[in-house]
Amino acid sequence: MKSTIKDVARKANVSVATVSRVLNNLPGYSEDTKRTVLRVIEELKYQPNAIARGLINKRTQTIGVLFPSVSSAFSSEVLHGIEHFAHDENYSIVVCNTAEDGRRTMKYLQVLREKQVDGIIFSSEVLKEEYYEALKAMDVPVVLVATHSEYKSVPYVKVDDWKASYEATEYLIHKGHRQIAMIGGYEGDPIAGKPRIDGFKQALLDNGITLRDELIFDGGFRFDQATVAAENLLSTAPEVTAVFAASDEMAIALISVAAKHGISVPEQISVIGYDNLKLAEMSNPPLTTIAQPLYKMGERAADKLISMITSKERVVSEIMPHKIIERNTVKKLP
Amino acid sequence: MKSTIKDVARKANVSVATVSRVLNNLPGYSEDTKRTVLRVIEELKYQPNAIARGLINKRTQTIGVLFPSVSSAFSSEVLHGIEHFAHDENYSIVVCNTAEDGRRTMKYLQVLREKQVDGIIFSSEVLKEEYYEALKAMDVPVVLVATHSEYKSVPYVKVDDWKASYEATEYLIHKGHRQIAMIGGYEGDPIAGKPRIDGFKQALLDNGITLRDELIFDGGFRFDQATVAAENLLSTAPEVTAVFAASDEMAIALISVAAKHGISVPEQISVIGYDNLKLAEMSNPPLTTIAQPLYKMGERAADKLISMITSKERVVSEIMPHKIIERNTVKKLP
DNA sequence: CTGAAAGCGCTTACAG
DNA sequence: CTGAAAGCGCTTACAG
Repeated sequence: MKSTIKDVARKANVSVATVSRVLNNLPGYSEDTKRTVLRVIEELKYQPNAIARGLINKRTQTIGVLFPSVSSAFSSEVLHGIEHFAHDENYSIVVCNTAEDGRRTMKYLQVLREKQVDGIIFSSEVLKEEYYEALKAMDVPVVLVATHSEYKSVPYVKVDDWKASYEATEYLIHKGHRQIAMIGGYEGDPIAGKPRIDGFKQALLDNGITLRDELIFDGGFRFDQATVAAENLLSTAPEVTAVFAASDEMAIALISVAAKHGISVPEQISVIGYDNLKLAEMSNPPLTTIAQPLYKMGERAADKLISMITSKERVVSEIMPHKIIERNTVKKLP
Repeated sequence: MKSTIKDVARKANVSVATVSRVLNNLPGYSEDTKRTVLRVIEELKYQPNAIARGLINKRTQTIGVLFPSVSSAFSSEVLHGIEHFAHDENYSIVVCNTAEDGRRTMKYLQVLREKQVDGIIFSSEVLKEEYYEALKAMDVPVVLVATHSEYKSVPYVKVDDWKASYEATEYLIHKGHRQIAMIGGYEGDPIAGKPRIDGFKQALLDNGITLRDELIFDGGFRFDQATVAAENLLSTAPEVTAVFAASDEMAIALISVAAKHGISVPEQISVIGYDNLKLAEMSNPPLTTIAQPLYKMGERAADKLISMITSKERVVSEIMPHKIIERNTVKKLP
């Protein structure tokens, strides 16, 4: 049988109130009683019950984190950052895989509410109104990571997607490329879709390159779907010398498809990715890409959330710095 | 203010006991009172407090999962399987990153105990005696995944590493290779190190190939360290025509290093990996590898754990099937 | 410096 | 079919 605070109180000949005080480092006991209480705790191998504590404190020291796909390299990197920061601050993480499914998300939100989490981090997906309403009803702090929203009360931490894409595109242009295609996301996606496409377009325009809409392919971000986009690209636009892929997986899909057709990267076609997952350096050839500081973003999100929890203060959103990591998939044209 | 069971009792003109009964689908009320209670619950948007429930039921419906590295592709795949199964059974997952650090692991074990998790899944690492003792003291079910232990009371779910390595090696031999090297783990690692090396050796012996210890390299499983092992291999043993890498990352490191030296895979050197991470199919060329059913392993581990929690029965360990996935990194020698 | 008591939000015998 | 009461393991005024 696990011992409770009563057991140690009895054995130490004090009241549970006193035990509670030494446990929580509150004032109100002599050095002597502290010593005996501590000794008894040791003898009984007593550990406080966080559930009982949570019930009364209205704090569970746990935060819920929602990802569209926990097993993606992207999510796991963010998760790692969150976990690391949170653990140091004595918070635990419960992970939720929404599978980008509304019902599943709502179910998880309900579970998190019932379990009285102290706060929630919502990652990579658009915060639908339905979710927002549920979150508001829960009345806990929320922070967004790798996404944003129109709800001003919800802070986010993310990269400037428009700008990052603009720079990726200019990088290609400065390397002498003029025939540039893009493998992006769905244009209706307001997070990782539209802004990146818009940044791409603007960079082209600002550099006097005619925009050709047929050179923008929807690759759905993941490898499989991007593979068909890449096939398409290569067969319909052989004049293209460089492509900007809005995710590393899509960039790698392009490389794979090119290899299959005997087209070599970067000699015959250049490509720059987006994310800088571990994948990128393991790629063959190693992938030049736009780095998002995913781990750091997770840490910052956890930091913000925890300060909202503890101080009830409003917190400001944060744009994280991106940067270009030059590896071997972009060739300088003469 | 969030409403409690008292609020709904009051508004519905019944006792909290009755509300609790309808909430839990217990017998003991008329259809009529059920209807009004349900209506009031709806009106008040009442949601039960799982913490209060947990305190009295001694069940939190949450399970702790410990990984050496949550952000690895390996762990996240297992995690996904666990999460999926657990969610369907109304359990939440709290993730813990041990970072292969004893102190951190012990700290997490303590947190999980205080938070009264119903069970624990321990992944990929050796279950040190210290951990085992802590777990025993917690008195909750434990299951191991992608690892095993000498403690008979702790069931595991894993692949047969010895056999899988044996088969990987024979696969290479049957393709006509005789000069075969291995990039493995640390021989002192009883989980993923020694068994795989032993399987490799035995396959060589059984096929009349002289064992050369200098052809077994320690690649530490991850890309970076494997890169130096691969450099070593290529420079000290140019006669090698095929290598068995005990993880996909190490196989890909070999491919990358080979490419850097202008050695083409599989034309000049063949390689077979281990794990079948998503990486493997994205590799260039696509990696032939031994597949571990990681997602499934996560599911099975969660399944076993939950049945231990609910039935208190002993559960048996399970060896999961591995299989060879043929892609394009192994060449048949004439 | 210390303890008795109330209470967090539930569930579960027990009694009717 | 229904309710009053005890209790889960803690914390926190309050009183001394």
